[in-house]
Amino acid sequence: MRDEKMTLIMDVALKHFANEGYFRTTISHIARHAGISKGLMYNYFESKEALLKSIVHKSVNEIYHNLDIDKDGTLSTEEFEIFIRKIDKMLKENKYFWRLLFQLLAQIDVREQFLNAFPETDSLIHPGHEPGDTNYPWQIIKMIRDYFNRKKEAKGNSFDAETEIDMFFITMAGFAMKSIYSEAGDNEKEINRIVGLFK
Amino acid sequence: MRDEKMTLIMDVALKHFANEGYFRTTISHIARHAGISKGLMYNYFESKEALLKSIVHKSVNEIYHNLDIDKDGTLSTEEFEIFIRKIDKMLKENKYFWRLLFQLLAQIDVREQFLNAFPETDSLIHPGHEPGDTNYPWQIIKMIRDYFNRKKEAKGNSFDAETEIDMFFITMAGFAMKSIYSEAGDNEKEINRIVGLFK
Amino acid sequence: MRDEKMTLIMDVALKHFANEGYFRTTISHIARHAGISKGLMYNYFESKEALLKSIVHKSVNEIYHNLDIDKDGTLSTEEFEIFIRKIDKMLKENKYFWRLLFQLLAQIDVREQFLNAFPETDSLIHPGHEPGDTNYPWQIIKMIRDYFNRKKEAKGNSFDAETEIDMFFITMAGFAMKSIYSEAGDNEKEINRIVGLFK
Amino acid sequence: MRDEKMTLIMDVALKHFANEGYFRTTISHIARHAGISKGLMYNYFESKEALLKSIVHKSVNEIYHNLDIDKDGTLSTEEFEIFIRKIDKMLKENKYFWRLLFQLLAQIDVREQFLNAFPETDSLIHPGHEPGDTNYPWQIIKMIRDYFNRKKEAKGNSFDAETEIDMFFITMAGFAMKSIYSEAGDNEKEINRIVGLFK
DNA sequence: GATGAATGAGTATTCATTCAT
DNA sequence: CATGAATGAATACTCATTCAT
Repeated sequence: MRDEKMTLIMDVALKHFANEGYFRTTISHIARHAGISKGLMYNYFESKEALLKSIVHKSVNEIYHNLDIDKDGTLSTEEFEIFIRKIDKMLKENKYFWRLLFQLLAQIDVREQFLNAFPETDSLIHPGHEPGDTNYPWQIIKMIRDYFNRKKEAKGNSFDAETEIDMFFITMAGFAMKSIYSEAGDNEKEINRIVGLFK
Repeated sequence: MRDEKMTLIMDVALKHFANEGYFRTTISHIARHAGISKGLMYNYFESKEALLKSIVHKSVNEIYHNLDIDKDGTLSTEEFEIFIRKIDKMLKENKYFWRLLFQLLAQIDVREQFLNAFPETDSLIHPGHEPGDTNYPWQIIKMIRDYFNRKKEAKGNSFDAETEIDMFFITMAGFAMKSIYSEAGDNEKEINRIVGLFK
Repeated sequence: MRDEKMTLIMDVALKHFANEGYFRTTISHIARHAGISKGLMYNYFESKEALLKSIVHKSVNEIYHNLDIDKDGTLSTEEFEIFIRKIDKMLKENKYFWRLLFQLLAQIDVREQFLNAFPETDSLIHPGHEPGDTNYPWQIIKMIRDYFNRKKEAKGNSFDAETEIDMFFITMAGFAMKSIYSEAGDNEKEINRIVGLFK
Repeated sequence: MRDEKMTLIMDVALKHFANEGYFRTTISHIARHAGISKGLMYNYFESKEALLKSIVHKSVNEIYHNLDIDKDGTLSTEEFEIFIRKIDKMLKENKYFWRLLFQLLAQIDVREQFLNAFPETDSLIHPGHEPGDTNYPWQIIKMIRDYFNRKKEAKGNSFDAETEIDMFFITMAGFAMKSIYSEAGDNEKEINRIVGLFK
């Protein structure tokens, strides 16, 4: 029941952080909308910032599990399309979190804090990595880079892997923005185009 | 000299709004960095919010002039590439403003305010439109849509203009994000790719 | 067993009140260190203030019994030295209580409350006084005054009893401060000097 | 005029800190009694704790100047009596500060902070020491110790300097307590006794 | 008896804004 | 124009106390 309350608070907070902004969302506001007292908030979370961090970590964890990357950390051509579709699904399901994240990363000092919280390590995609690993954002990035580099080996030097990687991230970033700030609707056609461009 | 002071204040404020966030930037901070007193700020701008709005309007105006769209508001195939390159240049030159804008638009109620400040009208791209017009963001959007719709006329029904338009905005949004949050560097290769994809 | 729990709570509370201060010591803190729940505290003590008062009364009672003043309430010359040594012992044994008391008396309104809780009465040192009497602090003071006044009768008018009483209390106050805020060690030499000065 | 306001605030705060206790004195209370707004307090002092520290430092400085120790840092027999009387005067004049100090030192962790703020150094009583020196409390202590040690040289080994020093500090501590917590009145007789005992 | 979730009044602190000089 | 002292409403956070279980 403690967990349920925490989840409730985090859900309410996330929604308001995402839509009205972290600074404009007051603790009173969250408490009122969660139907609890201000004081109780502090039984569960040490501070407003701690609440934010809990939300971020929980969401990153959820996303990690939902993405459910092959444990070998390699993306085959067939898996690539599945991967894109998983991202599409994830963006819809965690819309509020992504809004929050984009908002936070827009502040360059917060951006650094975030990078510190999820540090890149030498042992990227080590076999047997665990959900507790905090470097999974980087694991995913490496997996994608590897995908395009393998493609280069197949296609020869005319294929500019680095530019292709850049373009992929650019496209996915733009797709994410569209997805999280628009009211639902399916993105089937855009997904197909993206798959067509980068598969 | 009044204008110079105003410009100074706006420049300092924009930089801090963009990097530390609008809410975390205090008036004191801006005044100190601009080398003036807090009180004087209020001789030039009615409030913090008025300062923000001035910055946004000024920047939108500047961008409008720099984009320097053909007065007929039509984009030919040759002009399209030039247009993309202008956007690239504009993103670099107004990096701080774009950071601020992305940050603001992340808050859905602010997003609405922004849309109200730059209302879409029936008379889009009316001949003889003036810089004072507040609907120029929409003029640009319309110009792009027109470009792709004309392309459809040329290419036939196999060309899905709507999806193409979506993909173009998605790509440009992602490109913008990359550009404004990365340290300089040229984006020549990505520009070429984008031109290749959408020209 | 109720009494044991109460004693435990009071002991823990006294230690923290004395060292960290009454206001900085929270009920949660006490409960945690006493190994009980916050709620249970309120089964034993009505409020934080009630807990404080219980501690003070209990300690004053203990001290009263330990001082074990002759029931006739008179201090002979031989008893005087014993009395001083008893005080020394008592200061060491109730170090925390004395720290607390000094702290409380430093606040002048609390000082008044304290005086009200232990009211001076006309019938000081009435024969047959009971431990329940709340005026024993005054009984002790009277006993000391009497000691010096009897000394005056023996020594003649050249002996300024009032100043001597003042000096005695001054010296004992200073001695108490040294004793309760220093880490153990014996005060034998100082005791001898005090006895030498006032016996 | 800035200094006057700061002094006003510090005076009001000191009085309340001393009489009602630091924790029970609220910023609102201080502001109200100083006739200013809460916010203004924070123009002058960063925090409640900073205000406290300012008061302590200012008072220690004042006391240092008022004690006006011989620059050679040595106490002759004649100077000793003057020194005692200066202390008496200082206790009366800075009554509130001494109440506050006794109160603070009653909390053992605060006690440590205080000692750190006025660190003992090797170069005690270095010739030409300045008011800015933060080790003057120790300078005074050393001066007193030296006084008694010189007395021992004169009086021979039967004179127990260490116990004498202890007794002096004990007596002065007790005298201070009496002085600062009683309503005025002169302490002439006690002073004479103290001078008689230790000169 | 015992727990700890829940409350809410209270406190320090911040900051946009005003205004006398 | 220019200053910065002054205000006060708003906000995060604390903690003694209550009460359903």
